[in-house]
Amino acid sequence: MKNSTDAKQDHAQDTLKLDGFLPYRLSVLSNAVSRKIADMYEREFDISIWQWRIIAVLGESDGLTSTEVANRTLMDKPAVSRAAASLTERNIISRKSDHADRRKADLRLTAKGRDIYDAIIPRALAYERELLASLSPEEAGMLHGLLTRLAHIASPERNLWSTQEES
Amino acid sequence: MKNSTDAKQDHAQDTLKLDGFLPYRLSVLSNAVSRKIADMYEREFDISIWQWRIIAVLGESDGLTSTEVANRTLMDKPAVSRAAASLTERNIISRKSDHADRRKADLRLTAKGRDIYDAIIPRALAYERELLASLSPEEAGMLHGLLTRLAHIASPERNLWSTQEES
DNA sequence: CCATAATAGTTGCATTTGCAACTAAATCAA
DNA sequence: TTGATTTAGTTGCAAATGCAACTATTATGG
Repeated sequence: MKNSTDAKQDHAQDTLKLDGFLPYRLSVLSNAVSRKIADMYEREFDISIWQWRIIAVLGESDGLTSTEVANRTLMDKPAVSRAAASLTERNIISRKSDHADRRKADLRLTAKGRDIYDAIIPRALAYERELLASLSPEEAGMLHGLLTRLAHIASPERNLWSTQEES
Repeated sequence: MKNSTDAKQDHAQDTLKLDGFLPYRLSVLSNAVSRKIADMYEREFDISIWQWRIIAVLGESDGLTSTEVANRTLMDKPAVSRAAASLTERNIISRKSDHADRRKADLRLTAKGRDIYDAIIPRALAYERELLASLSPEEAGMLHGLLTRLAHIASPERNLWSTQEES
């Protein structure tokens, strides 16, 4: 049936069709998806992807330091610093520096930030549903699992995302 | 354990965990994979990802114009132009302008380019195999098919890659 | 023919990105 | 103490990207 599996067979030797090369496919697909969803964030909320990631994790659990945000979003520290500065300026998040350790500062959503979060979430989920619409629930679960396994191999040192229970 | 789940319960429907959000997962995985393989190209062959893409398609079918390369690699024309210029300078590809239509020029691998191609291919395939090592052949085929379907949805206008029988 | 439009490819530029180097604060070791 | 180290976060900068505008050449319509 699936002739794609056959296709896999023949380049098992030492031929490479760029089209079938997994890193290329991931890159192209991820780019297309990112572009599309970033356009939505940008157009409707004037929020960049990095800003969105910060808002997303603060929406999940409020009151994180920059470093915690960086870990959860896999952004680097400068990226968090700049995106957070811009969000602070726009009064979307607030930063309250820690009295005990004055190097740290807690970031959290302001009321305005929460509004934005609440407005974006349904859009983001709708887009994800749209993407997954052609997949059965089993297939979606399979995809999820496969991506997780690839992530473990691609980056064993860092846990790209927490699939298994973390403490 | 996770006490955040309690807080989440009340609107369990429209909740988004960044970790489980498909666009995020694709982006993170693709980044990790790209970074890792780009390091290899760079370190061992002093070739960027874009340069590699050009070499890869010219290795598949020699004698393409910039525009054809751009279409097959999903790079934009300026990117092809610059990467090709650099490869030409390093004598990895040659450009021969078309007599009939002097706007066009055919790009093809030089002998040196072919050597590089032949040297990279096994490394690229080895990395792909490493990635796929934890997947059964059926799972790999499944992954292939799922990514293809997602690509159709993410970018229906453009055929991200030619999955349906060509040739 | 000539003016206009289309196509191939290049150049320029503003933004984004990734990384290194830096400041400030806290911790550790003597 | 106090000097060295580690940690949190910021700043600076070089390189990568993406897009628009441009040049050169070919095609088209009256």
